[in-house]
Amino acid sequence: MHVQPTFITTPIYYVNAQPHLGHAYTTIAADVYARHMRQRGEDVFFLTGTDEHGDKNARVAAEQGLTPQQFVDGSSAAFRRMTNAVLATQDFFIRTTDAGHMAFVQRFLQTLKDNGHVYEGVYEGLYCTGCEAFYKEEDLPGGLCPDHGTKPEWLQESNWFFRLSAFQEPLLAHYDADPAFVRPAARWNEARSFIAGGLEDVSLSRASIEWGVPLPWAPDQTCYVWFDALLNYASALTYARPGEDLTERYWPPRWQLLAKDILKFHAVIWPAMLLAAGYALPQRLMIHGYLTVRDTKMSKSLGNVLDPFAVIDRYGVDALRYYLLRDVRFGGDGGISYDAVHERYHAELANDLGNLLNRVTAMIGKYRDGIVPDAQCEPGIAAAIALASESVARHVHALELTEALDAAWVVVRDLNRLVEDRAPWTLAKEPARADELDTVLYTLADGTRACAILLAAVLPDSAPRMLAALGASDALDWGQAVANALPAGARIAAAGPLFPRIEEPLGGDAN
RNA sequence: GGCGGAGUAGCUCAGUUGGUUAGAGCAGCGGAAUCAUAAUCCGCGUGUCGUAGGUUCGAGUCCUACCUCCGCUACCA
Repeated sequence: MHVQPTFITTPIYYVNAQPHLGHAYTTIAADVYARHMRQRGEDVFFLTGTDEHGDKNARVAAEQGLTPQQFVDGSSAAFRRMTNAVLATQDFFIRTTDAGHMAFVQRFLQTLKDNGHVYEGVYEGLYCTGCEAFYKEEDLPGGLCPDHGTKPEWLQESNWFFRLSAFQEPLLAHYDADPAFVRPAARWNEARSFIAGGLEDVSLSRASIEWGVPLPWAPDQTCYVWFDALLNYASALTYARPGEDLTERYWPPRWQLLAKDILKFHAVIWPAMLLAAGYALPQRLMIHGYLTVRDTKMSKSLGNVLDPFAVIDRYGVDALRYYLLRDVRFGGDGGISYDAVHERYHAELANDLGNLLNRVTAMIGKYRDGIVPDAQCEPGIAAAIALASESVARHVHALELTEALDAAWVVVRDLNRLVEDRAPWTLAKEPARADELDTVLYTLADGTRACAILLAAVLPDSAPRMLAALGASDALDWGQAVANALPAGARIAAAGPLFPRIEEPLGGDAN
């Protein structure tokens, strides 16, 4: 098989806030893609991490009596714990305070300048000394700073600017040449019309902020945090493996995942930066929607967070991963709730899938002493597996993760239906039909095994347990996503419910 | 204001390039079965497809206007 390099990224998370479900959501989606592609034998590099510069962090650190570095060390660790908790398999966890990243940012900025895309200019606006930040007039109710209640002053600051305007035409050309550059199509539209509406140059430095990467030619200024942050996608490859530059191997990213609130930075400024420095553009940007609770955007300040750690504690990590991808069509907005987690967990994971494994292993235990009989998978189920394998692969490749789950679930339903249609308990009473029973039992065991392969990227905790219960190989490669891969004579080793029923739902007020 | 989305069964949503009786899951009602985590399987939906027009042999699917909700409208990230 031809091994393809596959580079996939999540945004790096701004450490000013605590990790919440929104962060976990993007990370899980990217991880499903990465795991799936590894199953397919591709050479995957999955990148996530934290964005740590900027004035906000410096101020919060000061409030807590910490140095900025101490503060971001602690916050970044919290994000790394979240990443681990959802079983993400990133190949590198980048921090923008890494020396390797900061050195790359400086080199990159110097390249932009050498290429003639950077000039010195004046940024002016309303400036609040308390916030140490510029504001737009419409963001100041009553003309006063919302945080400090003071009147901002009109300030001018000398800054270095990135000639974004020069890339309007090249960006439009790229968009028109590749209508799939940004997915879903509605976001492509949104980004393209923004570009077509005219691009202004943007300042890429700050004179008043110290917590950042100094400009190489003007160390009194620091790199604007968004430039700093976006560059992580490229910088990581240069130093993730000491002594090795992975850029040649993995650049450009096949998929970059992000939520729609940061579309403009990724779909306009980021590609312009890459063009300016002579980099190939990412192949695809996937813009997913918001998870909403009672029609309100998920956000901690609104106090309506659905706590990913609580879901993991109560239902298990696979339940969280499954739920998020199943209940909200990936790419769109969708409502979530603890009640819905509870329902999906029981109706689909426990009743459909967990119970399937349980009844299949129980019957093989009862009718064949726990030994998988020597038989062939029934053609109908074999065909369903083949169809699902193709369909799941196609959908995951396009990051249509909800559709991929649907495609895999068809087999789960088919197998439950097969149990009813063939009624093994009846066959078991008729010794003359032993061959028939062998075929049914083998089909059920083999089909359930195939489901584990199909779902392994979403259910990394449960899939290996399914395989173990069926006495199957623990290999997860996509070549196993076919019928008749379970060896006859395999010994069943059932071990309790895969997804035990949960009496008490989470929530209360959050529902 | 401008640009862009969305409005489809009680709920959550699918509905490619316009074409047979508009679909799925959940919930609800009825039934079957008993291997299983009381799980499973089968059957049951006349919905003014936001409103009013228009184009067409034919529109949820294209056009116009309007109503409602939402996002973006650039340097906190």
